[in-house]
Amino acid sequence: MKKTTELAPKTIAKRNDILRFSLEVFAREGFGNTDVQIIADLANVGKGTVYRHFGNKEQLFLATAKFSLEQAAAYVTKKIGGEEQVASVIGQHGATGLLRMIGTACAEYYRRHPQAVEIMIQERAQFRESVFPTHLMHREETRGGIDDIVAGAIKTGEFRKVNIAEVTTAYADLLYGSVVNGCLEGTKSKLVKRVDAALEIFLAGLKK
Amino acid sequence: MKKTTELAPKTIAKRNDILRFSLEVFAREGFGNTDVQIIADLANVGKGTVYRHFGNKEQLFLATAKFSLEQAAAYVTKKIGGEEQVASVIGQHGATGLLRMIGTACAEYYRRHPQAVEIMIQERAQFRESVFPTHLMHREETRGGIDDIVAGAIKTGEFRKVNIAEVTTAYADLLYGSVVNGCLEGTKSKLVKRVDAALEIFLAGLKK
Amino acid sequence: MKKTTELAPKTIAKRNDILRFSLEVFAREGFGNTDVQIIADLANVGKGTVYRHFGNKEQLFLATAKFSLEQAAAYVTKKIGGEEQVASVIGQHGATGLLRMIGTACAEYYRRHPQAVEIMIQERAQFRESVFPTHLMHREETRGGIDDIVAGAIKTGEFRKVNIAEVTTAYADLLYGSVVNGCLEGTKSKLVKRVDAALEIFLAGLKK
Amino acid sequence: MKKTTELAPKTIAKRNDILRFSLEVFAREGFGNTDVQIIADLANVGKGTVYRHFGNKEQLFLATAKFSLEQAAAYVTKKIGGEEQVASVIGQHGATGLLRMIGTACAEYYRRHPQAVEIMIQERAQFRESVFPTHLMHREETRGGIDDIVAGAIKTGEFRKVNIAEVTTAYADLLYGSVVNGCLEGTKSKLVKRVDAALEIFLAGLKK
DNA sequence: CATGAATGAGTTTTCATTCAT
DNA sequence: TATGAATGAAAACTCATTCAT
Repeated sequence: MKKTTELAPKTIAKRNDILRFSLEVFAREGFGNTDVQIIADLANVGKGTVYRHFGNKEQLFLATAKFSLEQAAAYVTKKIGGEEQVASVIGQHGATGLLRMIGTACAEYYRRHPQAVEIMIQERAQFRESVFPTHLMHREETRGGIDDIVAGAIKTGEFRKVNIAEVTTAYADLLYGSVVNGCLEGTKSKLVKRVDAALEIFLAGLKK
Repeated sequence: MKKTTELAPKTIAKRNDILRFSLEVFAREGFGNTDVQIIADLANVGKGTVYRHFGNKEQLFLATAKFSLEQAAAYVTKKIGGEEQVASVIGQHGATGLLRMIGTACAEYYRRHPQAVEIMIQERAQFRESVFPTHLMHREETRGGIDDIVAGAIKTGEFRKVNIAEVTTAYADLLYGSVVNGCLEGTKSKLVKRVDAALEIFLAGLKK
Repeated sequence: MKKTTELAPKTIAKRNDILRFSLEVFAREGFGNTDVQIIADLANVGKGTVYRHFGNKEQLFLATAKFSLEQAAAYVTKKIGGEEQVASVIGQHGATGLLRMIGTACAEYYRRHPQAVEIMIQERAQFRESVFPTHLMHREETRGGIDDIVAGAIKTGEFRKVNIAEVTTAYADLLYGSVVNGCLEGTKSKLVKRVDAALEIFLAGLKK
Repeated sequence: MKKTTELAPKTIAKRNDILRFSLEVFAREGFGNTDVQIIADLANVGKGTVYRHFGNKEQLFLATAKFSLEQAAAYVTKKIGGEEQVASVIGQHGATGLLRMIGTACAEYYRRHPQAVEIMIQERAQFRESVFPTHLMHREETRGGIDDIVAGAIKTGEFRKVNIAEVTTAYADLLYGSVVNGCLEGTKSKLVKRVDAALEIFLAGLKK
């Protein structure tokens, strides 16, 4: 009969409710212009409740950013599939195919959830922290990790001998730049194409 | 008898003073956390003066961003040199060499002026406007233009046949991603290397 | 679960507190010279509370003016009495007596509450709206209405045949002029006499 | 060759220029919302010039009010004519005719110059001073004065025996009330009629 | 004298955070 | 626990007034 820090189901539901609206409002208004009251109203809770759950506005935002990131990661993970599928993709299309697929998955997600991009930018602007794609990629590591993919490709001779860390970093930077600029430029609709085109060149540069 | 857009020498000096401190404070504190009074104090002028010059906080920020961009552009332009020099570089190192050089120049500038990166991010966050590298590149166009460089390289057979616009976009995105992430990750010192490494791969992907 | 226009007892009390001091300060300082902070301090609430209740300074003022008017109307209404009493007065003293009585009641009220006059003037000056005496009279209409009184007096032959609307307007204008000028001239003490004297002439002009 | 406080012709012209625009702006915006800069701009002088001429904003306003009043008085005076004409009017139409004529003249002026009404109200609101119609009437005194007119009418038997001061006050109050309410109610066009109707009743009340 | 750039005191308004209920 | 009224610190912005040129 533990009365520990267990999480009551209703509590969790409320928390997620709040985060959902938090995401929406922070993305729309920006951190500075967001009134916590609005979020509370949308989530149909008192402002005090929001504060009890998250402590303060900054922590609410950070939780929101984490929440947003998790959703993106979940999408990509699901899209890419489990280890077997990853192995299968590499078998058929090589590391190139896999990396392209990951990029496309990211692009798809952000095209459909531009709010997530806004959140990333707000996070940077307010907290100059945690590089998003790193996060995303870190998630991906659980299923191979970009580093591993690159390392494998070098071993198989698909890629020329390059510094693995540099490649991973560059890959993430390219993804980040394409998504951020592409998404906010008002060309969301062409986001996937933009990322594809960029990766096509980049990945060609890794070929032997 | 109202004066037109005459430019009093002292006025301009004061204006630039304000912008210099503006840049510093906005970069350090972020747009939302900046108190215009602080800027006025640093610039040794009354708050009213700041407002008379720039109208309001947002316009002050935008003027600051423009100011920052111009400085970056000036640096790169100077670094790359005039048309002759550009031609010379292309002759010796190809378009690849030139694009790498531009990237390096950008990286150098932003490593030494990380404030400029902060401003870019703040601008995005507050105004979701004007993609910086595009701007920067647009400047560069006056001395060749990325498009022209790429087009030339395709003609000479240095680059394979690719969609020029896509290349330019990808190039700018990669630069943007590398600079922003590299700079704010606290690895400023390695910024040039990061950009170089990324461009090395990217440009290799354009080779025939 | 937002509350509708429920009326919390304490809330109303606080609201009226604020209005009372609002009236005092606005009357003493004028709209432009009033600092909302002063009102908040006097009412013993935070400035934010004032703003939560009334939105902004203008609305606070308007609410104050309404409040002031209601008090004046309540005074006059009470003084004149119900329909029976009105009928009785007309029976004994004619419409002349009733109109004189209303004028006197107004004068009495404003002599004792010169703040109400100030508020009227401030309202005019700032918002050029809502003619006060009309308002006041409109209230009075509920118990006969000046128009009705005049109409009745014409029917009974007490008044000569005149344009009813013109009479009502002139009556209100005379009252307004006497109260405003009398009150602010520093001759408050003689306000009742001033109104009486003016009405004596005016009403004589209506006799057959 | 006196270099005394003589008033240079140009200086006077400038002063009047300023007052003219002052009147316009104060009437349109109200005292509190008027920016002296606007007046200076319209008058095509530096702000400093305005201040050198009038000292400060309040004095500028007061000078404006005086200016406005003088214009009104000049109009009425001209309309009524000199002493001979006054005597002639009294001979033909009695004091009643003259007082009605004065009222009409006022009404005409204010209908055509509603700004003057605004100024009166602003003056009251900001300075709670100098009752306008008194001023106007005081001017009129130079040509007979309301008091004299009334006194004369009593002597000739045109008016019944009334307290002269009270009549004058009531007359001015009625005028004030009619003009102010009539003018700002948006019924400017009917202002003359409104005043006429009111005076008709009022003056009838003075008849023997 | 004329000017208008510079100033900073003074106000309005917002909103994160608290806490009594 | 949940709430939302109350708070007041914090900032943006204005504009009367001054004074160096």
